[in-house]
Amino acid sequence: MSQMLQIHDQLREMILSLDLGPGERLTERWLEGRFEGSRTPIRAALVRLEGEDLVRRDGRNWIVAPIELGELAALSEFREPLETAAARLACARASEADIAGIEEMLDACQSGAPREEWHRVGTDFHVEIARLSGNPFIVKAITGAMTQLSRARWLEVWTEPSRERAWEEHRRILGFIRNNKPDEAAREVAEHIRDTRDRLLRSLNEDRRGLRARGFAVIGAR
Amino acid sequence: MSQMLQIHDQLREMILSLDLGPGERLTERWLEGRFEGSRTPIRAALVRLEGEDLVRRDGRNWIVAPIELGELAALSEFREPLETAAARLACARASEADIAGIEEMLDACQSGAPREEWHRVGTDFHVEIARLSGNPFIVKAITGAMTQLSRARWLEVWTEPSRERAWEEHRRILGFIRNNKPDEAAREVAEHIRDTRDRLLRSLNEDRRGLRARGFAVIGAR
DNA sequence: TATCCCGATTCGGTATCCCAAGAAAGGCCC
DNA sequence: GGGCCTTTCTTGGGATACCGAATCGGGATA
Repeated sequence: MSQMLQIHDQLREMILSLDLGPGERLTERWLEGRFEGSRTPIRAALVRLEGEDLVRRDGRNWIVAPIELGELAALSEFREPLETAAARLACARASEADIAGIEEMLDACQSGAPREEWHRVGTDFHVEIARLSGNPFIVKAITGAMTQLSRARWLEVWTEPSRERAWEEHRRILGFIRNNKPDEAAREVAEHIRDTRDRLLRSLNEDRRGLRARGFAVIGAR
Repeated sequence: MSQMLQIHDQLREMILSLDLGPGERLTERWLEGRFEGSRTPIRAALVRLEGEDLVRRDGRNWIVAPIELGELAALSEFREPLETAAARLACARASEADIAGIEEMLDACQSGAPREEWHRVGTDFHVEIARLSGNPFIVKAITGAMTQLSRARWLEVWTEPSRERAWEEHRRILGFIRNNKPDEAAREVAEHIRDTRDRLLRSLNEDRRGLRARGFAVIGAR
């Protein structure tokens, strides 16, 4: 694999894992040392990440994209029509094998699983549902939206009951798709997205002080 | 403005205007001569355009993104839930001034207007409706979708009645938004998107032979 | 004549160099 | 001592040189 893709993936991972703080400045020369590559592939990776909205320009500088709390509501508003449509299409198009695969993914993430697992599966579930729609544009849009959401979800304080609640909702959605109930699936998806948004926003607002203390330029950081 | 952005914009324009054929190969060295810049800004522009799906890799080579006829239906399927949601939100959030601005845009494009005008306004209308939703993610998604659609729309044979038909639909949509009728607006948007898709696909299928003759690798070009 | 092999050429990938603009630091003047 | 100006240094933007891989052609051979 080309160096540029390696750097892109690694840098992406560092950003999504909050290894690099939101709003943090990146200099091409620092990255040069960090990844032991020249500026050429690094610049390409940065331009690429800019297209994914994970990195942004601040004047002539590069910064890690800040997390804007206000965007979280907009993101949910964006996902709702798309994912309900995806669920409806999934009812018509998904095979039992596809559905079983997703169920397996949920099963593999039991309550004892590490935080990373829950985080990953909780994201992938929505992407996989989108995939069942068979529409590549929906898949891409949902993938992007979940990526944007990803870092904020690390900051969320997951209680055991809220996790269980979310997983139940996932299973219910999958059940409606399996039994070919588009209206119910769509309703359930919409509710789930709203619930998730509320849980997330409530958690972040309660913990706002804590976030600041941890050095996150959470609000309108430049 | 930086050279990279200039090159990006020019190349983008050349692609969208079909000045560069879908599927056509691009070499960095040719672009170097064409734009009188070194490979550095050119590579950055290409990576950027790749993110917009206007340029693609074919092995180690760069090619102008081909037009896949099959994607047009998927694109409409993608737009429908998003734009209906946008229309609903617009009912709640749009100011009369916003709406008047869009109406003015439609008015400025009379039947005598050049083809480019119809093309541009017909695209911008949908983006502007999305903007009324106040949701930046919806705006971005619709902008991208209309960009993807843009080249195929050049290939469409627009008859005078079909143009008028589309414009009437636009006005009806705007009217429902103005009068705060979300359900009617949403229904009208959905119908309009489907109608437009049908018109486009019918026109392209009839003209398929002609497209090939004009050198477009329209179907699954590599 | 068809095929295979080898060399020349072309291409993207990477490293490096130069430049101008901007920020920071230091010194100078008031 | 504080504010302003100058100098210096850092940074991103662009140009260029070099490399290895892939491709294209031509010539030799069966």
